[in-house]
Amino acid sequence: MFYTRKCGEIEESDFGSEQTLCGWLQDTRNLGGIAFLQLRDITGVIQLTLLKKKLDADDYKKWTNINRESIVLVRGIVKENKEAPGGVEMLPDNIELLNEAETPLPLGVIDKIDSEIETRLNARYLDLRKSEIAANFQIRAAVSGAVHKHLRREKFLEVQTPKIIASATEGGTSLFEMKYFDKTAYLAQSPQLYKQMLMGGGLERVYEIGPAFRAEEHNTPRHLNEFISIDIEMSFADDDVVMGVMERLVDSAARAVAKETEALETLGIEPIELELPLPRITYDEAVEMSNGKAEWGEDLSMEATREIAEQMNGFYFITKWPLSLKPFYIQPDDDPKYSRGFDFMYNEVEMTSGGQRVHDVNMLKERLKEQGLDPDGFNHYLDPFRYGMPPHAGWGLGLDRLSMIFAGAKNVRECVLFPRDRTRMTP
RNA sequence: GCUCGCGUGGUGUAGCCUGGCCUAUCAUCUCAGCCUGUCGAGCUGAGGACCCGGGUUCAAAUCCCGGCGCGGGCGCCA
Repeated sequence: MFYTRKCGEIEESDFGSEQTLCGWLQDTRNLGGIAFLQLRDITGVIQLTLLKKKLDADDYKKWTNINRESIVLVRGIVKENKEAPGGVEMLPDNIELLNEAETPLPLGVIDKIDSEIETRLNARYLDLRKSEIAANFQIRAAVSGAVHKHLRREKFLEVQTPKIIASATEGGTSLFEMKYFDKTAYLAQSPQLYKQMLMGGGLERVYEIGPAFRAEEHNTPRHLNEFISIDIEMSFADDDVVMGVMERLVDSAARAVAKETEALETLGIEPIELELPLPRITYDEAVEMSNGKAEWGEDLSMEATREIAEQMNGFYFITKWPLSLKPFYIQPDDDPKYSRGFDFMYNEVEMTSGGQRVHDVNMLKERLKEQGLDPDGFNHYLDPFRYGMPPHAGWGLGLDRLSMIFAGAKNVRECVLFPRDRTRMTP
């Protein structure tokens, strides 16, 4: 290891001892006879205090002229000092320049001027050095970790399904087309049909956290063309049961985020607390609540959802959607005008769509035809339904969006390291 | 897919409507210098920009057309 202590982890018992630190030299304030440098690593910032008369003149000059954001290794005595930021400083005997940063920087890490997200994403490696940016990813990791832990606790088996698929299965959104040797293949928009095959495979409870791709040319703060989807599928369960899994999962995630006190403080936000069960409104009620902004039988527009969000405030479910608005694999309700499909919302943002699935092969063929699809093209998908398919339900939840909510971010890109949107393929 | 808008130093902006006083504002930044307790350090000096092409005009950062790049809203969705 290059260092003996991290910048933000100097203990009282270290005072008076010699330590070695490494990190990024973020700032130099040369007052003439005394200079203050700020050394940063992932744990925090420590002040290095240089006294001109106690140092070799060349060293003083050299060390106070290092370009900011250069990598240095510093050795010296650490001590308590009430005048220093954080109450701790180091008096370096030696500063070794491990790797000098070029100047000017593509964006200022500690500048008072904020850069635009475009500039920031182009230089993400610099952007991430800001604690308030990195904090988003701490939150995201807490969410992702809690999701794995929770679903395993509820006996879900983690699976991975292919992302290269042969045909445009679900319909609806457009897929990215790609070359697969001398054939055409597509990038999967969702693991939906594979999850269902696994129900036919008798695994009963599965989950997958993986990428999904959608070739839609949208340009909004909450859409990406590559996103991470948390998907579950559960046998012998209906829509109501998987909504229960959903709310317990989100509650677990919320509790995990609440423990990230440092990240939350950096972001200046309060943790979100949930009270289970989360509210459930039917589609009919939602239309009612939209104050005339929605028409029955139509998808809820952004305008309508905003209206509803004002009355719901936070997480909630919209259940019993009209069957005509849901994909072919969603089970009709007792009244076939409705379905057992639901959406999970956070205010006006759709987080999840899910529902009970059709498990009867004949009904599935009917539903395909109703939606103008040819059942013959779906044989690989339909086969598992012929030899013992249990009733099952499931959903897909956007990890990026969930992280965005918990991090209090206004743009999903804030919570995705290297987002892929309409125009961006790099870095 | 529809629609609205934007493009000025490394970064973030003012100026554009109402063309000339723009040798282009301010901040940050970079460089040089002064300063022994900075903590948004201060002070002095210097450096650096009108997306590209065409047009209108005596005159274009400013008006018009085209291109390129980008953003927002809607649709669709996670």
